[in-house]
Amino acid sequence: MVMARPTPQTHDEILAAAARRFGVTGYRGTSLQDIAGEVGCSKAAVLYHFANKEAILTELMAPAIGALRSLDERIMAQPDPATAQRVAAEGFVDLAVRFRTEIALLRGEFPELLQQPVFAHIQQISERLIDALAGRSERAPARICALVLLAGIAETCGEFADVPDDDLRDALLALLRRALEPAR
Amino acid sequence: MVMARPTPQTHDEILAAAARRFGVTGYRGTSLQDIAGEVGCSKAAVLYHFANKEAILTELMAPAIGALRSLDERIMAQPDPATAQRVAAEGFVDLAVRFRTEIALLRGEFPELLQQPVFAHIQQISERLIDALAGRSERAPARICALVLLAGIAETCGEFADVPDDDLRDALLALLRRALEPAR
DNA sequence: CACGAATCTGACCGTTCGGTCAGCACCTGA
DNA sequence: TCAGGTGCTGACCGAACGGTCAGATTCGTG
Repeated sequence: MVMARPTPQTHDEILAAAARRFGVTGYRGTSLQDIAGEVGCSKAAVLYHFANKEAILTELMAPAIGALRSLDERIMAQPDPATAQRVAAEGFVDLAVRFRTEIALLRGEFPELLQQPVFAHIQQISERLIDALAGRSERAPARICALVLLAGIAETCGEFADVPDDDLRDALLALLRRALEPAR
Repeated sequence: MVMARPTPQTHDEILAAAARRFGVTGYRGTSLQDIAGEVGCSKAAVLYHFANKEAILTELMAPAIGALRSLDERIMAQPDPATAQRVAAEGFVDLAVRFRTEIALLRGEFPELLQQPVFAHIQQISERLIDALAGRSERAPARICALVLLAGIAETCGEFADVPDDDLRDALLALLRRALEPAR
């Protein structure tokens, strides 16, 4: 296999190919060989540009994770439960819509992937998100609602690739407003 | 390893052990060796009682799948969209609560596991469920709501092992009633 | 042109997985 | 007593995986 790329944009090609494959077969279900095959290079070349498989996922998810972190800070800075709920709902829907392709890459592998170092703090962040969405209430029904909606949006927003951003955002926000119990 | 079980209830022990392990590390993340280790027998013994790994999952999920099928038939027999929506909501919540431990076994591996022969018809059934929950409407917001709620409940109901059945059922039904758009 | 760094390759490694197989111990019934 | 079925074992297999490595090729530059 003789393949002399004049320009070494291979790094980005690998990233794009990985995104495509992860979206179809998931992270675990995609081998380095698969990615290499899609790029048209050897598996060793993939591992030349990335330290390991996880590093690819890390770079792919970095922007989404950064945005989630900053949303978390904005929510924590909000003392009033009602406004925190509003900020959390609007912020989360915004993230879900903007990063829906990235989220789709995880294809329901949340539980396993959350264990990995890349997502080290996501667990705590999502707990604070649920807390805020539940209006900082301890009542079981409120917390159940918050978790169902959070998980449902995260799990499905990748499926609506054909829906315009604004339409999706409006639909999800309307759903949240209807579904979230007022903080009591 | 000398281990002469007087009574051969090993079949059921394997099933129980598999359920426990699947619930912790997921289907893919659990090896036959793990299950054998938990039972205290050899991997070959597991494969003596079950044709292959998938057969374990099949037997574990059989009751839940049967119940889902019968719910599907009840929904399809219902010509009126509004009543179909009510039947679907109540029936699905009932299933989610009753079989939440079984559902929890899938631990977010829905997309991959749905490909397997065991769940061959689940895809179509869930599409009909979404259709019914959306009030048989073609409007995007209605369908988005239905999918988010369906996925959210399926994904999370296993987390509420400490909530009594009735409380969980009430909370989920109240959420669905609040969140589902009326059929228009 | 020469040299070192960057890029990439094929071969290889250790591990884990699902699954197979020959055979051993035990129980049962003729 | 012994033939045969049941339950089970350890050893083994091929495939796939993530990752390593020495070396080849190419490129920028003094």
